[in-house]
Amino acid sequence: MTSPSDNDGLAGALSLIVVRLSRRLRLQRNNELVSLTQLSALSTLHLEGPMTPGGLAAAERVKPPSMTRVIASLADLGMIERAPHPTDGRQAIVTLSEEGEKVIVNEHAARRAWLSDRIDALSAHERECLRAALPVLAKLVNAPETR
Amino acid sequence: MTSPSDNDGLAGALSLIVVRLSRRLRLQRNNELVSLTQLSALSTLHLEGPMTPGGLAAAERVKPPSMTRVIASLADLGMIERAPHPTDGRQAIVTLSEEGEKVIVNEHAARRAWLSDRIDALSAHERECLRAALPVLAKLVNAPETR
DNA sequence: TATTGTTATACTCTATAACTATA
DNA sequence: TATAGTTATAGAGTATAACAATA
Repeated sequence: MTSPSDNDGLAGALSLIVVRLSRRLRLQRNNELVSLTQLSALSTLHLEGPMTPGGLAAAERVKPPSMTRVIASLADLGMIERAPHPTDGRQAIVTLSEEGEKVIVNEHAARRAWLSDRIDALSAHERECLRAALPVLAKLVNAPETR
Repeated sequence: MTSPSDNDGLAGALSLIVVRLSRRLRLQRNNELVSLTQLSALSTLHLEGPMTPGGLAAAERVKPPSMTRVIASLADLGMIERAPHPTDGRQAIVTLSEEGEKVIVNEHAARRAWLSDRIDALSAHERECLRAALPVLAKLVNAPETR
């Protein structure tokens, strides 16, 4: 009982909202070219440049076998390319293809996306709240395990 | 191109963060008694009282067959009870059991939860940003389809 | 006929364990 | 041996389609 403030309530409410929102977001993407999981990996490659499967798994906070599957599906779609590592035969380098770049750019411009429409409908103040919360949420995502 | 502000970027960033955070939250709960999906359903019952499976599915924004499975798993755990509807033989009434109530209360008090610890580590201002964003996120979750 | 809920089935996402190849 | 990645397998969560019971 070290915290008199309602951080537990905040955590509980946030986690329920996050799980429900992710449910809606995933569903809403069912007609899209790539899933949210795939898009997330593409975005990391776009942001951080070519990297190994292990590095991508770490960045996305999934285990290597999970990333193997995501990479395979994206390679099937022609959105990434795998090249041998220049010095270490065990590793590989995953690179965004031209097609993959296009998808990322289109996503950024996808005004018709479900979430964009909903955000457009918010007040300026509400949008500001979201914007201010983003880096905080990112901090939570990237928090180390420590347990 | 009606919005000169960067709402698309906001939507894209938010959806990636939400998917990654929900990934971590789900994983972090693997040792817990109930999953996030189950907890979410229990919370709705706690908040809104007994309701039909269809009502619960609508509240959770999943399809009825999905809710059938969640309900079955929670009934197996003894956390909910199903009773016949008083006037409509097709429907049923799902009620939180004593055990289910306990779980909800414990969750609220679970200071050791992963997310609570992370939130404790934030600054007061960061927590305020999260708190302010919660109702906005809830609004997004509960936005109607309109498409 | 229309509605409510369940069953049957399938797909996505993720994990752990076991294996292969290279360091 | 240790590390990087893949394959094999399994489980959770969700969906659609088909069905049964009731209105």
